Amino acid sequence: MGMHGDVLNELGRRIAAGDPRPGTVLKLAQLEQEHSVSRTVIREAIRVLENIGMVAARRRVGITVQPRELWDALDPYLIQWSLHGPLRHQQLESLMELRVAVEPMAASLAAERATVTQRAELLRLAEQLNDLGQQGLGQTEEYLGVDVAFHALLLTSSGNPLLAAMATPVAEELAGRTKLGLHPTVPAPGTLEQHLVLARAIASGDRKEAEAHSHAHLLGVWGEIAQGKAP
Amino acid sequence: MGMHGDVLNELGRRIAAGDPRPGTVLKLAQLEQEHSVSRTVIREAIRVLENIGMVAARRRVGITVQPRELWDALDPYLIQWSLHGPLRHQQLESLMELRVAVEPMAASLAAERATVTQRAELLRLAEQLNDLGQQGLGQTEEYLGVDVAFHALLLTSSGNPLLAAMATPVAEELAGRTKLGLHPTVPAPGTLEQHLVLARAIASGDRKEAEAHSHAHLLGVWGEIAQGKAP
DNA sequence: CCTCGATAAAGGTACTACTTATTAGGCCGC
DNA sequence: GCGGCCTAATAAGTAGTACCTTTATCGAGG
Repeated sequence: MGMHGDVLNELGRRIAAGDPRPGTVLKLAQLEQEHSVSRTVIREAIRVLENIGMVAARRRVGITVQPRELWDALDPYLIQWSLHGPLRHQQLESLMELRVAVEPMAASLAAERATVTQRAELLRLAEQLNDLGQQGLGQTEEYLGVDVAFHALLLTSSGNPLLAAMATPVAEELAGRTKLGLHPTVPAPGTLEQHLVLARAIASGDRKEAEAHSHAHLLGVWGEIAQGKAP
Repeated sequence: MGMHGDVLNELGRRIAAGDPRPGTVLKLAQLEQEHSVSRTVIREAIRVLENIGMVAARRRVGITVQPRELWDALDPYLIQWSLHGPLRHQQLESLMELRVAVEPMAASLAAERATVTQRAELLRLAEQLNDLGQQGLGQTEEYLGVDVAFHALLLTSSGNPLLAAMATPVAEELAGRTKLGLHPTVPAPGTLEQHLVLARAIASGDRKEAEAHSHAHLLGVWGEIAQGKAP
């Protein structure tokens, strides 16, 4: 990534963090100086932010930071920036709610449409997760990697590009939570085998079972999080 | 919107339609000539496409059209382009599946978190929909507008920015389907009052009811579509 | 056959000049 | 004094050019 990417990330993170608050107007020339880069670079960064809806450029006015409601909250960049800012907990919660909504549907569709290799791979990953969990390695880098791979494959196996596109956000949600140490040290009973029964349901093509197990799994995780939040 | 936006839409639509197929390499200079605009304009358009994942720019190589799996299918621009291309039916189907996953969750959350004004407005819109439907105006512009407003408000009332961000895609799904005349001329019995019972459930704060009604409603619509597709 | 280095091709950055839309403010007429 | 119009100033948009940086490719030499 070049200077452009740096500026983009810098600006994106700051605005996502709320530093230049909505309503603030920035000037192209001003940014040009603050970041010591050419106009070209700034303009391209602004263009991207504009497409996310975070800013709006108007002639004779300047670049206005837009209210949050207008931002495209699903944009991968914005999600990442949000997870590195002061609102990361809320962002994680929102992501979790999204997962609860989306993954069961993906599981259901995957049971119908997944290829044989995808089904096999899902089973393999689930078994690996189960093994690692049994050994108490539920908070290691390795477990996280496999977990991410499993859920990503689940979403892509749905055959729905819109669901598949959520693999990245979901991965960041999982990574974000583990890296903040928000996972319970001792998982609730039954949580461990859930990946396995889910994978088996998909492999056997049982839509309802797949959906139900996915849903149960996510509700379990959700509950654990909510628990760790209160005290 | 200026020349930049034109070029962006032009390129986006074409690539989404599959004309420059994935793997194709474009040259900045070449595009510059084909569209008769300055390098600045092309570069900014490419930048945006790159952020959506549709192209990747590499030095000494050029601008490569990326495989579809790498595109951010949730990007509002891409969704719009897809709905204007040859794949619009698949896109509509994907969007519908997404709605089935997401809206019940939004309804459930809205029952808990919606403000009083939001609840009232939802009720008002639902009543309006009901009235229009009773009069057999289910395929008019007016009905579409209210329908879009209702579902958009439902999503934003969830209090979850990620769900709220789906208002635009959902709106386009509804508009796209009506404009293609894919709605059944005679709705299935019970469909008409569904908005109303849903709005009432949300207004009264009954999460489970809200979720159930939303789910039932969407399954109904989904079924109607599937029916119209087969023959 | 492999390695290293020269070369050229393409995007990335900088800078400058000019264009265009838009707002604010002043001027004039009523 | 008030309202509408005209003008000027401002800031983004576009164009064009020169130069930098990366990197694929190919050839010379080991």
